[in-house]
Amino acid sequence: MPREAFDKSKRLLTQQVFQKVFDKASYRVADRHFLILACPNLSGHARLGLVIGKKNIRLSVHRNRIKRVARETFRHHQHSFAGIDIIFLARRGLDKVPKSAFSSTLSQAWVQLALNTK
RNA sequence: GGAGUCGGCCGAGCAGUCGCUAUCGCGUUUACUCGAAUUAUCCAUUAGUGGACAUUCGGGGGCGCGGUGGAGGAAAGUCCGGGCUCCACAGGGCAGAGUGCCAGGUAACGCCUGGGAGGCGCGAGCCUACGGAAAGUGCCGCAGAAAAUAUACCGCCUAAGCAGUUCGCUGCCGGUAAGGGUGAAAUGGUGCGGUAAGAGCGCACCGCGCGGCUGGCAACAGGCGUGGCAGGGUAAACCCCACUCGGAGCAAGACCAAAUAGGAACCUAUUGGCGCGGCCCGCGUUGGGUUCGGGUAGGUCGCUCGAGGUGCAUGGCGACAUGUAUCCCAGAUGAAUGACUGUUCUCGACAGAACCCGGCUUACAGGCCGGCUCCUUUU
Repeated sequence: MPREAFDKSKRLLTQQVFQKVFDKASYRVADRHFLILACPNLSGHARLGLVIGKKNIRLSVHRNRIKRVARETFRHHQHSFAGIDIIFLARRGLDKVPKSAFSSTLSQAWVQLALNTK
């Protein structure tokens, strides 16, 4: 079983990389409360970036909770992806979804994305 | 036991597995990087050395394993006050903003403590923007006669003066503000005297103003004398008085610094390249190297040991101060502090550090401890 670590090499770190994914998003998975964009990279593994605006999710406690769920589910699914850069965007109302429901729908979304990018 | 009031504290616990981040230790990585030493070999040499490679050691970085730490009482709102940093600054004034009973605490405050005054509560206690209305200006809806120069709606009176008279009184001229009514507020209140009726007109007490005295650092309180009484409210209306205040903020600010473009200095080429041209001459244009400064991406620092926490002692009614012992308690940066499983209970609220402190304000499931007050019951 491969390790499910999630250190800085698995994250998007700079403005330029974010902009590249926004410009050349070749895959997308949408839900009522969130949107996932992705494009291929050369690193051989998947990398995740999170965009959770204060405008859409007002309280910082809720923003932190969404980030943690997103990172945790990504961590468990990361080995099903090819080398892609992924951006997760939160939409308005995501803070109203219960944590367990959000976690399961997001897991399904990761499976969907993995099938699309194979 | 019930009701209330004040102050302090807590903000689910335990176990296992998988993660993130910081730090410490050990190991590992020389095709990650820097520095030092060594001698063998090779290259260059202006004969001083310089460079390459190898070995050893040390520092940083990466990776692995293990240990340890890892959100709050409000981390929040950003409403005040300071530290820190950069900029500005001879001194003084104006403008602007803020504060506003007194004393103390503090780095400072609009905060805190103690005291005073006024108001609320049976009480413990609580509340108060609480300087000046006799510097000037403005405003005061509705109601009411009248809202500030005072005035007279309903009333009360008929002593004096005039007129009439049926000799009972009536009218005029007047007096008055006690009573009624309006209002948040109407020229001080109660009582007695006084009077035609009344009125600080006179007196007593209270209130108010002024001047000593006593107590208190002071705010203020008490008491004495004195004046018949000045004079509505509003200063979170302008204003006056006293005191305080330079500006911007960690995206502050400091340092390192790739690529690309441009700049400066020096060296070098001018027998070079490109254009005009058939070619030469000629003319125009241009290069290469080294160094330097500015500076972008990016990175490092600032960054957490501090007006610090806890215990004890001393001083103080207290806020707090001083001394001493002891502890190290997040430091991220696309931004960590979490997830899953099991289990227990009272079934878990408001809510997430971003340079750091001191306050205030606002949000909050539930729980614990202590002081005091009132009511009730029992012995």
